[in-house]
Amino acid sequence: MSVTPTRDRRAERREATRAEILAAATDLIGEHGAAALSLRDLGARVGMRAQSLYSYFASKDAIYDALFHQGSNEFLERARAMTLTEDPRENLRRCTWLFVEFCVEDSARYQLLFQRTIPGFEPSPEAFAPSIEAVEMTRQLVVAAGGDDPRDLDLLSALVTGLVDQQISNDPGGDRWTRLHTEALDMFFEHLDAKHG
Amino acid sequence: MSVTPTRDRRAERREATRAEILAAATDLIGEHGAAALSLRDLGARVGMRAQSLYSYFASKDAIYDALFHQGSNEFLERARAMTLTEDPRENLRRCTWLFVEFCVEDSARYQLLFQRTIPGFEPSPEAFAPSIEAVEMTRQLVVAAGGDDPRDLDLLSALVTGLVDQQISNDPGGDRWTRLHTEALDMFFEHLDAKHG
DNA sequence: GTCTATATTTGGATAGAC
DNA sequence: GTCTATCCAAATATAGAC
Repeated sequence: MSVTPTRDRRAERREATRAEILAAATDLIGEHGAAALSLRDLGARVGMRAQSLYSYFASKDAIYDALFHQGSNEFLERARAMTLTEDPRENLRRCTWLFVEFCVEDSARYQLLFQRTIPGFEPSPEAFAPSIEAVEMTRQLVVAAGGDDPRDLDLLSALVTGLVDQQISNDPGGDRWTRLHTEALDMFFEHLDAKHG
Repeated sequence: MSVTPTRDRRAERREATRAEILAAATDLIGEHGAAALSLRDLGARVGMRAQSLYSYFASKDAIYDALFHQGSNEFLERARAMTLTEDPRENLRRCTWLFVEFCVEDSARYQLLFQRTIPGFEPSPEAFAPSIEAVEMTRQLVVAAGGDDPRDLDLLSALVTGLVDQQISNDPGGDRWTRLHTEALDMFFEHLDAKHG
């Protein structure tokens, strides 16, 4: 009589290879920019021909999409794992700092997720879903910190992504802008107080 | 006896064609993104083969470089043409608004000038010079507005580019973030006052 | 599942005729 | 100054052998 195994070793191996390919892709776009990924280089990096990658991903865009999903999921998980305090403003400080660290630690991922500079690539709804949830989490933190006006979230998001953007573009590897994070949030909170009394 | 003409019609024509090529390149990167410019398309747009472009520019990067120079010059000229008032904060408001308009009116140019997302392209020092001068002008406006700390300029630049970045990435063609410009600058000024007394 | 072989397209760039 | 012809390299993608 045949016995059904509880583990599917073939599927496991396949998933492991997929993960290996994505890790190599992450390395490559870190080296040459998100828009410069080529399947030849990627195949070479994992020890196969470019054509063999099609056994794992349907297209180059499918690889970008998987990276996008991975990236937006990664941030969402970090945000969820964040320890919350009783001070709502401290929570917002921590969450935005998490975001700043997440972005500057991997600028190619930032480019992929937030700058949308890859010609022709649009993330699928599934890949995008975690980002939406993370924004919703942030929105609630902003409300708890006294920012009930929707404009407040937009202003904060501009402020924080501005720090990240300037850091990556004009002082890569440094901290000229990221070190302004605390001051920036204090400025934002002062503004909320002045605005809503 | 030979007469020396005061105008060089050949040089004029050449310069006009160069300008025409750059204008077409601007159109193309506006349509497909800055990283997706191809010489074939560009040639077709101006009615010549791709190879003929080499009579006008030494390489593709030379075209990017000319566009970069044109772009940074354009902003510098607009900033210089700005009418100054006696209120230093009003001046800073106007100058940053000039910048916001400049960026959102042509997002491909923004990508070229500030996001540096074109694989392998680095602007030449000559092309970059106007940008440096524009930053210096802004720095002086920030100082006049009460931001004597170098961190103040960095904070402001993050705030303004953040508005632009979010606008272009998340609401292209709209005004969800640019309309926050006045509020953002008020927030910044409140902060300067709270900081320096 | 990975390979070779190949199709197809597209890119940047050079040589030389006119 | 523009063209044809061509080169060379690289890209994505497919077909079929093993």
